Amino acid sequence: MKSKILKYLSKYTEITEQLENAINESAYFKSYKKGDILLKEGDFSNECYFILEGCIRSYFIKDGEEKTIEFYTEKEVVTPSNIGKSTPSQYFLECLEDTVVNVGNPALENEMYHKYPQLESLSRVIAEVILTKQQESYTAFKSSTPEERYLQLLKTRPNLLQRASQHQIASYLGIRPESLSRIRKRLINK
Amino acid sequence: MKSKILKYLSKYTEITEQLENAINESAYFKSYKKGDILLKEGDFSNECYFILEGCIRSYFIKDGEEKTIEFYTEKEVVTPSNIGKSTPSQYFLECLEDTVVNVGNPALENEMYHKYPQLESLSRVIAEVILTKQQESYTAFKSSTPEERYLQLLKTRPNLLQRASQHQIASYLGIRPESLSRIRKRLINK
DNA sequence: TTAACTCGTTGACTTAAGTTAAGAAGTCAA
DNA sequence: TTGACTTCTTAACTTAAGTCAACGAGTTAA
Repeated sequence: MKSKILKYLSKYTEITEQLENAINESAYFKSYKKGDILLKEGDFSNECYFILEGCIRSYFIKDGEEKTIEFYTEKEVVTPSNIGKSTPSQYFLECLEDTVVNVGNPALENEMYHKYPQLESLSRVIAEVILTKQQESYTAFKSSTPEERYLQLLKTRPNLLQRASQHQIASYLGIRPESLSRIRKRLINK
Repeated sequence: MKSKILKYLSKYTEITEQLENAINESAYFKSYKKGDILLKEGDFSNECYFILEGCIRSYFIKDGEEKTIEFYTEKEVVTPSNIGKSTPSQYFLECLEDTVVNVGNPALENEMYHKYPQLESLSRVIAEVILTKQQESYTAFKSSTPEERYLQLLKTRPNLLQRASQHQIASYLGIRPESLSRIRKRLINK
């Protein structure tokens, strides 16, 4: 399992033996069952997660409805936005499937950053890469119709449609479940 | 002018005297006129900008139309997503007003990071903060109607409406200029 | 001084998403 | 096994955004 993280990190930089040992030593895993809630609205958070297996969904509640923010799957990092802060979470994290994660926490990370400056450099690079991807995805969303967004999702993350329910996908696409159902019907008849 | 950058950075960490000197020494400014293009689609980029005065708009062209990605104003950082890479830019950067910026480049930054690891740590923190803000803004966009988005913009960045034209604002909100005009009319009559 | 543009607005019409309600199929637990 | 849920679909209707076209006001350039 450990090797998955190293493989992920090695996409961005060369991993020295020393760093590899450090990461392996500090590795800490957790397993969750489908439906488990990792974080609730109002909770404080002191953990982030690297997903080894499974799927996590972030969502919040508006007008009594769950609005899906993001789906995270294997080899993705979930960082609660209030991690290490004294502010309550605005959203929930839920496992859509049985999920195995590597758990990190700010104290350990800061210690590691101090010991291995290379690791902090890596974190900066990864944060910047994720930021760029996020910007691109936001931009594409803005300039697309709901139908185009759905087609884009089909193309880029087809397995999400097996892993999440349609009303979760719909709110992720910024539309109502009925509209998604109609879009699917429309596309079949094309 | 230099003090603006230091003030910006000091929101995130304590600036040592040594670091202050380094930043002041490496500071490099440029001035642009309204309408100047800093980056074109297809260009390579080797510069990022901290805005001291003025306003920069990023946009791309889709179906022959300019789609505004983002507006950047005083005390914000503009980092072309292809900076330091050998990939061409997907978008344009244009000054909406006469603009004064502090210019950075990857080579200098890496040198600075090497000399002052504290600075790289700072960059990581800032990248993470911007990432969180971006996520929040993306999420709010998804779960809002065009009218709600416009009202939100009015509330959070009212001066943008003076600085950018309505069709630029419209594409930033993901709608057509005619729709923005109607939304404004609707709101006046409320 | 025109002529050509851009910008914002408006109107008429089309299209599709939102809303409300209902029903069929599947799941789960008492 | 039954009853309570959830999920997805469908239908009828409402609402608002997209499209296309036109117009006035302001700007720019020949």
